Amino acid sequence: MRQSHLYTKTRKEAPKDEASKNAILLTRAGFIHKEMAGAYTFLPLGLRVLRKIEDIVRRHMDTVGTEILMTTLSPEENWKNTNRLDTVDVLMRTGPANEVSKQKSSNSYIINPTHEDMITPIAKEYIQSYKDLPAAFYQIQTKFRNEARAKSGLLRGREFRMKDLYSFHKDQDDLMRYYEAMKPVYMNIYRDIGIADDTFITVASGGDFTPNFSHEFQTLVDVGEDTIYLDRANRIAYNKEVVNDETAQKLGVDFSTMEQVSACEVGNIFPLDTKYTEVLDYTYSDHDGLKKYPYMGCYGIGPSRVMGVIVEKFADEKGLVWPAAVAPFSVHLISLAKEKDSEAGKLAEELYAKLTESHVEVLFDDRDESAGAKFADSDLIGIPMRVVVSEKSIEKGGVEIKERTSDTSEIVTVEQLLKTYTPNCE
RNA sequence: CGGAGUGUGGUGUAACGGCUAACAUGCUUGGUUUGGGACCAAGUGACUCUGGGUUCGAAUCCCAGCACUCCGACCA
Repeated sequence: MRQSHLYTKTRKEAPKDEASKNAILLTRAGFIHKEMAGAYTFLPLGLRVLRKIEDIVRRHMDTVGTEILMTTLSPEENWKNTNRLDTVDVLMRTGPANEVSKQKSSNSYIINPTHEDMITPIAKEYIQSYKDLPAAFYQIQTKFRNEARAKSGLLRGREFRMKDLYSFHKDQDDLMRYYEAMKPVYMNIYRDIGIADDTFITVASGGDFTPNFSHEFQTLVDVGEDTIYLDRANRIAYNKEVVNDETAQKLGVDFSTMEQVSACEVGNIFPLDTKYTEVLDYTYSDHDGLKKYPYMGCYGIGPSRVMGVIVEKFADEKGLVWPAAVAPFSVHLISLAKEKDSEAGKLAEELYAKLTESHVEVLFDDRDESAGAKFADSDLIGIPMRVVVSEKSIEKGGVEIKERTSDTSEIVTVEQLLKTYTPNCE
């Protein structure tokens, strides 16, 4: 993509209405645009990163479930049926008709914060036999929660992206087998994204969901909202909310030997058991002909929050630093040619064409800006590899390459560059 | 939801209760420049968040509301 077609601009100054590192840098670099507290538009660069993250999540979820897309709106009835209409205090709903809306209808609809209340009736309609179990559905979409205090940029929004998967099982054993199998699947996602080293499976309270423990995936980061007790050697952690004598005894662990660290929750899994299937009177016919309640689990990951966590973890004083797997582009090609039809100008165009043809994701800075401005923007945007084409680089024998995280650059020939990025060609 | 703070051109800031609301940046035009956010010149752009009040006079003081930020509570 040509940088002139991004339409966004970088800024030198931090926005005055943001304080968190992720929001400041993503705004300065033109990845996101704030609409209100906790709600951001994803601009071209930001959307590319979000998609990369969601594609990784999708690839792994496809191995354990089937993708669907549920509605953003739901009737209040679904929430009445699960007795959650008055108990979930983050529920958002559309208003009745008013001066702005000329419609006569006084209906209001729930704007879904999560989808247990939606998926369970769907499963009830289609999954009625033990032969259909287990079953697992997932989706990636925007969720809405009326957070009392949205904060920290992408880390806690009123509107945010979420992957939610729901599984149904014939009994608790099958649920727990699936539940346990989900842990390595999640860790593989964090590995592919590039944050696995600092991400720990964390024992947490199941909240109102379950009398059992649930598990969170917590990534170490200073601005994290959670405090976890970390057993680094065994790569397991305990959310502070469950750290007490009772838990210590129950799990046979000694919290006093663990380090306390700040972390951000990048995923969670809950064994729901029959909480929702019972209240919705959802049964299946078992082998023995008896009607039984399916056991449920739910499993979440917030791609937009993960994006914020990545920024918090890797950004440096010059700007964003993206792990290769989620970077908006692989290569930032910068032309310092004085004239478009100069030798350097032509070479830059040629490289852009060849790399793009070979499906290398290239952001081509074809703007008429000074070298300093282009370098500063490149550092701010944080693409893993910078390739500079100029009269000077040609004089030295080719193009200059520099990794975003490196302080030094080197000159490689055009052939070497193409060989690196298009190994299949020639 | 409790507490604290902040609202001024697109962006970031300044302005004692008193002159035509200033500076930087951005944007436009012309010229010069070209390896770490270049320079010169001329332009463009703000009912100072909203509504009340105090005052001869309010961006500035007071009240209310709204928005945003931070701390806490909350976080299926």
